[in-house]
Amino acid sequence: MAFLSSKAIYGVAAMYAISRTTNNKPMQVKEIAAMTHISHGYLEQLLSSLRKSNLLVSIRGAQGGYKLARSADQISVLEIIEAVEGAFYKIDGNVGASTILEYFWSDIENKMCAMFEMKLSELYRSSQPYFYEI
Amino acid sequence: MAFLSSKAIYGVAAMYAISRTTNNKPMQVKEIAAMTHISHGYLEQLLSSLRKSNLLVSIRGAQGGYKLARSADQISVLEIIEAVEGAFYKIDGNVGASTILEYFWSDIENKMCAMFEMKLSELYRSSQPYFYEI
DNA sequence: AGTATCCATACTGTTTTACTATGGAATAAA
DNA sequence: TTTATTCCATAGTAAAACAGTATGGATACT
Repeated sequence: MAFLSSKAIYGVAAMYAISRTTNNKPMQVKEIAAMTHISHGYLEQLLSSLRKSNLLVSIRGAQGGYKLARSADQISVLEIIEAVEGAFYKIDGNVGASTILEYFWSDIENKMCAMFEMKLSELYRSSQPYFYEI
Repeated sequence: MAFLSSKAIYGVAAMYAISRTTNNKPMQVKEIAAMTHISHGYLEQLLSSLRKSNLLVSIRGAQGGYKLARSADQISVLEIIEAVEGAFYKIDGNVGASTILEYFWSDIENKMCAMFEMKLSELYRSSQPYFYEI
């Protein structure tokens, strides 16, 4: 059981790739696909979702492509995942009418959110152990 | 998108219910179903998985039921989830051949494991905010 | 023997996943 | 102005997972 689908992984990988472009030309789908090894057609759908969620802007036509809609320090991993997978984990812990379990799941939920609130610009720092304490 | 299926929620709810029995008689499926409002037939499957993972023992025949296979302080939420959902999140963060993302996902994975390493016996304490720091 | 309980397997309708396919719309370059 | 390039939108699809339901069998207590 994979707790995150490849959509989430792909989405973050694509956004990360775009965020690391040095020239400020828009990045093309085929470039991103080549870098990330995501299928071109599938990637298009994900990028489309990311654009509709206002995380990317697109330029059509020759020399077109995608750019971040905001700077990388204003885009969180959570936003990316939610953009491609739909609204995130609302755990229905209300099973057995147990307040204790409700608290537990709600706490898990908060911790999860905290983990994914890391910004795109901070990703490269995650190689430093325990950088992003929650 | 729910990050945990109802199977996981159900599994934990069932195990928690069993762990809170005061008399030391085995707890019957119908009792657990009544407490948790999980469908009887479906619950049987989940309990069966939990038994096969050696988290529960069963007693057949009249007055039979289920008991914990070990004491509640030796059973983690992670084990329960893995028993009903299959081996947990091995995130394939190896997309785009980016070491940075690999580190990120691996870190997320560790944090997730830490969150779910809480023992069944400790669950009731989760109502105390920030009890189980990771 | 009869009843209560767990056990095993199979079936089912719906949704999600991870794509592929097709063609259209916009824009830049020739 | 044509053509090539790029994104855009929609639909289709095979396989798996989800959340059950259904049926009957095995075991053990009374």
